[in-house]
Amino acid sequence: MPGAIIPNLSVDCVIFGFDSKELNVLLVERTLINEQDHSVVFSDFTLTGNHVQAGEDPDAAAVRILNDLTGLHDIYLEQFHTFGSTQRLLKKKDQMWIHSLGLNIPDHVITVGYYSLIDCTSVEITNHMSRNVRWFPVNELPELAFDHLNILQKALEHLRIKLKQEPIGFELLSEKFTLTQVQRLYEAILGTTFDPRNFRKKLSQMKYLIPLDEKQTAVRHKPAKLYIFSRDVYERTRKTHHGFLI
Amino acid sequence: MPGAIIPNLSVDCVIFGFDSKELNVLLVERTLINEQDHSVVFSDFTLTGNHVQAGEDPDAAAVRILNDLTGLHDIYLEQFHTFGSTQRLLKKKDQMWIHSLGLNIPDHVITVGYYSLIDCTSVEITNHMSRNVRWFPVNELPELAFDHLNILQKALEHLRIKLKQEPIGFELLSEKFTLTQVQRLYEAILGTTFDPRNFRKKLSQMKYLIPLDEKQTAVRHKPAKLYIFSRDVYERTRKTHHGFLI
DNA sequence: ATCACTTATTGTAATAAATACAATATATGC
DNA sequence: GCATATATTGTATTTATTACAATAAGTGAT
Repeated sequence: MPGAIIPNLSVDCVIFGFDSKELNVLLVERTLINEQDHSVVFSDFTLTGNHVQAGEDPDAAAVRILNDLTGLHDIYLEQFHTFGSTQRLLKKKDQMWIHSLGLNIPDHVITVGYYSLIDCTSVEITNHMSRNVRWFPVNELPELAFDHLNILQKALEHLRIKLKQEPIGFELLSEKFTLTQVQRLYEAILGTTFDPRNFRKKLSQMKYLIPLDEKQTAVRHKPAKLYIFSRDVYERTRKTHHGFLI
Repeated sequence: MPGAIIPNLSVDCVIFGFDSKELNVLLVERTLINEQDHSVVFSDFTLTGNHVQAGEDPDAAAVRILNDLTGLHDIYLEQFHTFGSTQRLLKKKDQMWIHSLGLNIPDHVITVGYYSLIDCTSVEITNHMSRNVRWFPVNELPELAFDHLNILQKALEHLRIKLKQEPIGFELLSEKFTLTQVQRLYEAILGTTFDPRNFRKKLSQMKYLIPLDEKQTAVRHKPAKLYIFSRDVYERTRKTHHGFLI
């Protein structure tokens, strides 16, 4: 049965973005309207997700969802956990929402969680299936639907651990970036601050940060040198998978 | 529909054990017998797995499977990855096996992978549903069914990373253990060797290793001091989740 | 041209952690 | 008592981490 969905299985994506200051997450507004008087019953936000189709790899489903929402290809995507609590869709609001859709969604849906890293500045997100889509700083989240707060928090934990093992942070920056941007990025994700001298000493060990003969423009202060990340150099110089990056 | 299975979703457990020398994994023999002449068509090994029931949390399904096989409760269990390749059950042998069972298993089953850590010496594994069950050293694996080699390798990768972040290794040792056993355990999992002086210097920083007024008995050499792991002390002295243990 | 402003960039001393390396201690079994 | 086997410990060297502040290079205003 090609095209049929697997009713008990879905995929949810936590889309992280960085705007040179804060770590953000992309959320979709969910508003339940009263059929009679057209008043707003409630309004909150969800992650982006969808059911998995029969014969579809969940990895592929996640790619599909991301592409639908952002129009982007080749986004960094990492599966981090599968959520299967029997209670995850049973809160009152969520049941109201599900019933209002008129879809035959089972009470128990297991969802595979992915997170993706994109450069905020490279995408213009507007609307998605006539629903409002917005970036929120991870420290200023709105009310979230279902167990999506739990999913988001777990994604962030995984991202923090992964960031210290592999140089994935550059997925969140544009191709050319400054070392201060790298510092702000690590600070935003890890929720800490670093001394710029010590941080740059550490970065200088990373051969895969290639300095360009180019500087920032259109800034009203000393322009910083621009760098690019070389995956090629990284692959060839990476140490054992035992060490931390930062 | 209580009790019904979700046909496209299963759970597989990678059960790790340690025998004071090597890291082992528990596998179940799979033998296909020719119906006509009762000859063995092929014989290989699988991880332990099962379908998830409707309304059952996959975590609970994994606990159920582990208990069925070992009779143990309170086993350390960690979900590490979900495998959803559309090709994962389609190898010729695996299709023959599935058809021979006469069950209506779909071509595409997504499986949630867990690993568990148990003290080999604490369980007497014999047979399971009249199938042969055996420990294999992770470096001397037999031929594995389905994508179970892939699952096993990924479990080991996750275990290695986790071992360096949290003191989970003690799940693999009996309650009382020697520091040399701890060293052998870390060596076996990480696939490396450590200098005993440096390793013990490191261990001495870990306040949650509590020395007992007790020594090994029945050894024909200098008996080692015995220690226990205190989760309580660990929880109260743990540093930020930023640092590595070893 | 000078100045105020803003962020970029760099060095050094002190402390802590990782590494390399070998001799002595304490059981058992003969 | 002796052979055997593993347990246990210390020191010097190198490397990494931490703490800390002055100078540089652009912009825009005067």
